Amino acid sequence: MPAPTKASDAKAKKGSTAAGKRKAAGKSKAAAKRKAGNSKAGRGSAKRDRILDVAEQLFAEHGYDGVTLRQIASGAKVDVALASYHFGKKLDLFNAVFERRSAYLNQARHEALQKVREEAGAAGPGVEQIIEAFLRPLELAQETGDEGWRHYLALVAYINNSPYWGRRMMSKMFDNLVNEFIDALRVALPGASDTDLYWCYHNMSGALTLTLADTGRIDALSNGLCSSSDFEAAYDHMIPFMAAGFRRICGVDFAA
Amino acid sequence: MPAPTKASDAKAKKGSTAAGKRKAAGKSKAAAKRKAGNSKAGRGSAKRDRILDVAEQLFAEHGYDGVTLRQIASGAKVDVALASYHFGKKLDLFNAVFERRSAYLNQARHEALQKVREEAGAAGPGVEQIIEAFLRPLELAQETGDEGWRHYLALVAYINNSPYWGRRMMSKMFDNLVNEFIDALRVALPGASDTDLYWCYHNMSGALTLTLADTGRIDALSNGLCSSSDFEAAYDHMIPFMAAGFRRICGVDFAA
DNA sequence: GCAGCTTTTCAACAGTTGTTGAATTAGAAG
DNA sequence: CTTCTAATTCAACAACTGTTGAAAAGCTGC
Repeated sequence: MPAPTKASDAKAKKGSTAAGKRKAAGKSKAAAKRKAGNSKAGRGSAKRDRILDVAEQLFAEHGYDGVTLRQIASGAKVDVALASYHFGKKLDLFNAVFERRSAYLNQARHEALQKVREEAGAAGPGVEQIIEAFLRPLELAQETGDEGWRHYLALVAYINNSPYWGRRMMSKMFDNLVNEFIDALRVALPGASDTDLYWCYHNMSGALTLTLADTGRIDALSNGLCSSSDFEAAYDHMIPFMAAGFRRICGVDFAA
Repeated sequence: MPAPTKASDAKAKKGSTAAGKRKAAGKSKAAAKRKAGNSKAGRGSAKRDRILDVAEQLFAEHGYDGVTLRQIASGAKVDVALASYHFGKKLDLFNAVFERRSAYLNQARHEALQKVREEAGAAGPGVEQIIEAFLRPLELAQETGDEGWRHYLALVAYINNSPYWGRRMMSKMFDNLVNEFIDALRVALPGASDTDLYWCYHNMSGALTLTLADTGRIDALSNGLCSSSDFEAAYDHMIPFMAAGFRRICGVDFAA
């Protein structure tokens, strides 16, 4: 795990805000909050979460610069200053949104890969199984019924496709997991060159990114035949599609 | 061809700006400029073009809201007011940047498709040939040596992946061309359902979008083994990859 | 060199932005 | 009830935003 972000460290003038205090005292507030329960003390934390929820949705739709703190506060029915109090700078809020769900998501995908690894014998899982483990956990938006997941994944798509944000935020957050999957694919596709493997992953990542962005373009293009928010249909088509692509590029078909 | 954008039609208060005049008088300025040559009168048009060039690059990297008119003017070594004079509102400048190269690009890709259609017999071109015609013209950035093309394509990627802009700008600009290619693919893949065809196109479009975005992510992920700005390598891998995916989803392999 | 344009700059505007210090509220602990 | 602390709001700031009207500069045709 990488160290927490150093953004705006040297500032923290007087440590009067919660964000400032957190840098110094770890998770003092959050811990106290969890202990306090939820009867009426919990509403404070509820406002904090509402800020994250609204920021998540707005950042995903309009990008970092397309959203103002006042829009977020307004959506969360909260004063503007509260966002600064809880998270510090706008950039820190952005990072907080991005990091909030990343650990859970990474673990879900990691476990999915572990599962197909265990189910497969010594030969290891096939290409389809690996790709399925890579994609299916992303349906947790539909499974959990939490709309926030849909917004979060759209935010990841925004970041991954952005030259500016992609470079700074994707690697430290997802490289470990991605390399796990590429390692598995290297085993499933013996003889494949790393160059070919990475280009194939690039293709899959791009298709996935556009899916997660949920732009509604395929809806318009297909006259409503397809729906960009139907992740299940998307993955149903993506898994065999990508598997065939990997096999075509990365060598001969062993073990159908 | 769709009608020109109606954005900010009803405004145009007094028509004192060039942008206002253009709405009324068509391309009065531009036409006069082309006639005037380039010795010294051409420098006026040169500033206009520089604004478009810088806007193109900055919009592609930071998005619409991530760029200010002053940044654009500064990059073009021009006063802020000049952008408004030439293009009107910021949104009109954004549209002008997006539309500047679209006709040329669409025709290049259309002709590439026509060419493989003529070269193929009555059976029509194969999947690989169609996809190649779809992708290769996008290398014109390298061919022409005009860096602007690279920025423009990154801008298209930004727009295509954006829930907000994608819906408004992609369809009217690219649907005609895309449907041409899908029609060709429908012939090359007899028996394929439209649903499958559109999902396959969605996959290809996503991979292409991430390629055009040129985020440098694959460079970091592969430790420099692959370069995201190497479009030729990207298409070399994409064409067979996508062709295999289309065939896997859209039915049996006829005519290898 | 002067009149008539187009192009370009200057200067300023009203509105919005992120941020912060002080004041207010609420809940817990004593 | 009092005290303490965390959560929340209020009010205000300086900086920046897109936009525009007026002035200046450039160029063309006379």
